[in-house]
Formats: sequence, C-alpha cells, structure tokens
Amino acid sequence: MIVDRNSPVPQYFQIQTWLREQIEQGVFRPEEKVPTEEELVKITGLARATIRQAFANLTNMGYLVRKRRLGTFVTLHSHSSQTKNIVGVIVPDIRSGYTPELARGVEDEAAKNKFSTILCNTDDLFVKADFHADRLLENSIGCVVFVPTAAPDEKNRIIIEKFRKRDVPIVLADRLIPNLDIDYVTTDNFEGAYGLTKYLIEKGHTRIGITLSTLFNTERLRLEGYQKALADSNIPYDPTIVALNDGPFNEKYYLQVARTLLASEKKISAIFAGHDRIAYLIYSVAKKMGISIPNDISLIGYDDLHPTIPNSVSLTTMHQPIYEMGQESLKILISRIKGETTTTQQIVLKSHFVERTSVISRKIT
Amino acid sequence: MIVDRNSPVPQYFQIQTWLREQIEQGVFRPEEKVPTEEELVKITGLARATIRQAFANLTNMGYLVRKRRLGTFVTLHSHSSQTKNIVGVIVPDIRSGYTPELARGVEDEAAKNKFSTILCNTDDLFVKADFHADRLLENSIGCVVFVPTAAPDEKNRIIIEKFRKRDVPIVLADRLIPNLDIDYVTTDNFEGAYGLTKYLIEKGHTRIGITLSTLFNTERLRLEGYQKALADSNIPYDPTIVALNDGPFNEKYYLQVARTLLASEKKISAIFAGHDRIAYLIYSVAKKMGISIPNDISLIGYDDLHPTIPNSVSLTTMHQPIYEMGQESLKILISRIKGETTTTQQIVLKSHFVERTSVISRKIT
DNA sequence: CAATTTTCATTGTCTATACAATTGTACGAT
DNA sequence: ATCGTACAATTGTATAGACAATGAAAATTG
Repeated sequence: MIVDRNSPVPQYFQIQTWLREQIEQGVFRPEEKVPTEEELVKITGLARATIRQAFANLTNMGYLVRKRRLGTFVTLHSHSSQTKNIVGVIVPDIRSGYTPELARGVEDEAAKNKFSTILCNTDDLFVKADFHADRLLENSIGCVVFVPTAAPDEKNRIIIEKFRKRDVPIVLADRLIPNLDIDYVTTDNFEGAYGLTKYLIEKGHTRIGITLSTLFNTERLRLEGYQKALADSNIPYDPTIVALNDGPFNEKYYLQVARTLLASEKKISAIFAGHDRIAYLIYSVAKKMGISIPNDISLIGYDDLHPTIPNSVSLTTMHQPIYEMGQESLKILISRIKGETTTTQQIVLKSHFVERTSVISRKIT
Repeated sequence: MIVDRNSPVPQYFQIQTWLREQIEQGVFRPEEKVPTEEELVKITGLARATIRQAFANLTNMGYLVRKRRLGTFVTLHSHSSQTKNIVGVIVPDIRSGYTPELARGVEDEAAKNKFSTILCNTDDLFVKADFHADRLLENSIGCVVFVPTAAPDEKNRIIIEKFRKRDVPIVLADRLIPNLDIDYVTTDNFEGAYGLTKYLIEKGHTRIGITLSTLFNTERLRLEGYQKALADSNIPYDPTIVALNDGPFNEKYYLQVARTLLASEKKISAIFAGHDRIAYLIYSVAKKMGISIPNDISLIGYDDLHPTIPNSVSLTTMHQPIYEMGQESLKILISRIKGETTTTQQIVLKSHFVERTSVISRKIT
C-alpha cells in the first residue's frame, strides 16, 4: 500500500514522497511517463485533487513535467537546478601534510576552467565525509575530487555511490579503493619505495627499519616496495624492525616507534619512514636522544614536503607530484563532464628521487 | 473588479497577478497581512480552492508566507535568486603561512552552520581576486571572507564593492583597509609587537634589528609597536638596522637582509622578524653562516606557525589565534545574514606571547 | 495574578464532481 | 501524400462542502 489513511502524515505527502523515491531510485527513469492522475486515483483510492497536490509539489520541485494529453514525465536533468561549475574537494585536513598542495593544484586547474572549488575537511572520518557529500550534492556541484577517509573501504564506497547515483563525476586522489572501477590519480608508491630501498641497499645498508600505517593503500604499497627490494637483494625481511600502525597518522605512536627504533641502533643502520612527517618526528626524537642523522643512522622519508625552515634538515626522500595530482584529477573530471572520456582513467604519476644528505654510505660488514 | 469571469485567462491566475502587483507596488507591504481566503472568496465570488491555488503559487514564488490561524503575509526578503549557503574564502595562497589554519577555522564554523566553503587563491594579485569575485557572485554565494591582496587599497575596495553592490556580506580577515566602514577580524599586531620588543629590551637588548614588509597594515602595525616600545624605553630608532620591503613576501629579499643583518653582528644583538617565515629564513642563513641563535644573536618571530619538524627550532614568537580568526569571521557573516547585526563589527583578537629559547639575556653594556 | 483551559479564526487536508483546453492519433476526404 | 476533422486521453480550471490542526487570544480556574 502506498498510502496509510490512518497515518498523521498527509496523504498527498505520502504519494509525493513515494513518487519522489521511485524517481530517485530509478524506478521511474528520466523522460519516462509516470502513472496518470486517474490511474493513481484507482490505485490509491484517493481523490484526484489529492493526487494533483502531490504532482503540483513535485513539479514545483523540478521532479516532474506535465504535458496535456500526454501525461506526466520525470525530468531529464537531475531535478535540482542544472549542475554548477563547482568542484568539491574532499580531503582529510587542509592544514596537514601534502593537502594544501593538492588543493592548490585542483584550484588552479579549476580556475582555468572557470570552476570554483568547494573545500571539505573530513579529519579522516566517515561521518564528516558523509555530511559534506550531502552538502555538496545540495549545492548541485559538477564533480568531486575525493581523498578516501581512514574508514573501511565499504564506508568510502557509500560516499562514492552517493555521487555516482546523481551522475556526478568523481575521481579518487592519492588513496585508492581496491576492486572498484573508478577514475583515480595516484603516484607510483610501490616503485618509489622499491627505489628508495634499493638506494639504501646500494649504500650498504642491510638492516633497514621501516614504520608506516597499513591503513592506506599508498603506505601499504610502500611496504611492499620495501619488501620486494629486500627480497631482490636476498636480504631477509625482519618483522622485529618493522613497526606497523593500523590507524591514521598518530604522533604519539610514531614518537614511541622512533624511540624504539633509534634505541636499537646496533641492530639497524637506516630507517625508512612511511612519509616525511614521520621522518621529521624521527629527526626530532633523534635530536633529543643525541643521535646524529645521518652519522649514526640514515633516514629516508616519502613525499618531499616543504619544510617550514628551509635547509634545516636535509632529508633524502621521494618527491611526489602532489600539485600535478590535483591538476590531473581535475583534468579527468572536466573531460568527463564534457563527455570526452568514457573509459576509466587510472593515472599513476611518477615520483622522483630527491637525494639530500640524510643517508650515508655504510661499509658492508 | 479583480476577476473577469469571461476572460480566457484563468481566474486563479487573475487574482494571483492582482495580488502580486499589489505587493510589488507596495499596497501590501512586507510583513503585512493580506486578506484571508474567506475574505477573498466574498470579494471575488470565487471558490476557496481557486483562491488557494493563487496563494499556493505566490507562496511558492516566495511572495507570501502562510501561518495557520494568523493569516497570510507578504515576505520580507526580495524574492530574487535566493542566495546559497556558501561562503567564499579569498586568501593569498592555501599553501603558505597561516592560510591553511584560517581556512580550516572558516570551514569548521561554516560546516556547523551547514555552509559550504569555496576556496579562492589570489597569489596576492588583484586580477586573480577580481576573477574569483566574479565567479563567486555567479554562484550566488551567501557571504565572503576576504584577505585583501597585496594590491593598493583602491584595488581591494573594488573587490569589496562588487560584493556590497549585490548585498553579499563581507568580512576582512587579518589585513585591513583604512578608512572603510566594514566588518573585520584581526589581531592586536601593535600591542603584540610592542610586547615582543619590550621583552627583548627587558632581556637587555638595545640594538634590535627588524625586517618586514610595509605593504600590509598588519606588518606596519608591528613596526609601529616596535617603534613605540623603543621610544618608551628611550632607545633611539635606528633606520640602518631596519630593513623594510614594500612588496609581498619575497624569499630572496629576506635572505639578503638576513645575511646583512647577521653580518652586522657587532651592531645588533637581536632581530625582530616580521613573521615566522622570515624568522625561519634567518635561522637557515644563520646556520649557513655559522652564527648561533640565540647565543650570538637573539631572534623573535610573529605568528607561531607550526614548524614541520617538531622542536627543530625553538622560536620565541607571538601566537596569533588564526583558527579563531576564521571562526569569528564566519560568526559575523552568519549573524549578518540572519539580520541580527546592524552595527559594524570590528574584532581585534588577542595574541599571546610564546616564550621559547631563541632569545637570551644580554648584559647591559 | 499566574497558570490552565477553552475558544475560534485561519490555514491545511481531503472528497466529489464538472467542464475546459490541449494535442496525438485515426480516419476520411481531397 | 496532404489536409481537415473528429475522437479520446490527459491535464487544467473551477465549485461546493467537510473536517483537522494550529496556536493566539480570551475565558476560566486555582
């Protein structure tokens, strides 16, 4: 039954809601005809005027178009006013890590295409991402750049689905979600980490500690690159010098790991930090502990963040083209909007090695 | 006669048009009550449902608000294109300085009020600000947080006027424009700089170099605070140890200044850097030159930026509540939109002194 | 005088009915 | 084939009447 005559909610409102849901769920598709007034009168047993009121409201809301003699039809364009030249950028926190660089890359490319950029911070939380997704859809944005949150993949898929249902092009940036046919732009984390590890090995390091978070596929790939490089050089993988965190970035955790790894100085000669922020934390702990980088321990990072203080430390790292990642993401979206692209775009940008002075050669023992 | 029953134009449409004209011509004024349905039934001789249809349309068009038991009223706001729940944030560059913190403050407060945040980078250029202003207005945003560009005041006023003409509330953040009756949120730069200088003087420093840009009133005020503190302690102002830049932040300029100031070590015992980024540059130059901070020269900054590397340097500085500045800006805008505020809001937030270890006491010579 | 209840004007919801206007389709005439 | 005309389906306009819900104001109560 569509309408409950005993419900306190008005009957016209009940059919109205029912119809709207049918349309949103695609039961009645755009351009398609919905039942006529008389048909609905028969189905529901309500008066025609009641049906008309529901129809009038939905017409006003842009869901329906009525044509004399022909019937009532679902509107083609997703009933809210035509999509705007706005791109939503959903990131963990505009204040941290590479996020400002990414946002700027998106914004610059957006401005070139006369798009505005709506910024959304999720703090890596699903609820915040969900909140922003609804808000973005309300504003009938044209497309979305999404950095998945630290929530499980299914949760991130819910967000993605929200946009897809409304035919809003979406591209994932940096972090990926496995087994999903979706546009994305990321960097070659596996190859990058492989190269960095190879570099350390070439410099004579055989006992290389590593610490990162396994929550994000980016960092997991770095771990795999590290493992592959060790294996290719016949160096056994030693879990005792690997510190894996399964949550988002956590300063306390890494401070603790840094202390432990640096204290085991005799056991390891180099540390592979999952990304530069971790590397910087290790720097600060090393300084406190009186351990010299690189003289006592070599260190490499990943990302190549701009340090606030130029030349204060000189971290050997892998430069990720974050700004370009933002640009590329938007280019894909624009071509989607223009309908120029139909195949899935999955772009892996090349990172490049930045050799500074946080690594020294070690005599092979 | 209001309705002509022989006219081919529908009768509901006739009263609808009549009512709309009455409202537009000011016969029925905003907030005022229009005749009730029954009254119009008597006047026109039409059925109540017909009157209702006219009322329903006008309500939908935003001319009327209906209140049970009370009657039907003319709406206050002009039924033009309703503004969106979007705030525009116009900043120099999301990647640099305190901007991410400001943007986050705005965004968080915006999200609380179910507003979305459009981010615009100007690179301190008028043309880019102008471009973004037009784009924002096209998207019929609800309000704007504007950090004026490095362009002359008249240019920034042009931007401001664009928004004012369209009745879009605007608030200036951090940087101000003189002689303008406008809402703003800034911090107590004069008092802050005065306090910092006093602190240096109390520590026994009498020859204090200073370098900053005179382009922004924020930094000019810091210079004035510095001058006042010197004057209050009867220390003469010496232009030879003052390096003023009249353009936006320029790394090369400050690197040069740092070299000069640090080379004149005998002449000065402390440096007041216009903001932390300059201070960090001075750190890096000092390091290269083998000059120790604070042992050879004391240094203070302004802003209290988070260094990428925790504890890498320990800069004594003035903490500006940037996040709060973003929040406050948005609070003002929301209250403007709600019509709760009519007087100009000019908020000066208190900064607080952060004593770290970049300053040492100096024996009074 | 304050708190509570009742009243009632007004809008909101709903039914039932009738005829008008619009326009695709079908049929027939040219 | 093309034109005109009639038909039918569907939405549009309009009337008349009933009861519900709301909430400010009036009346009543403690």
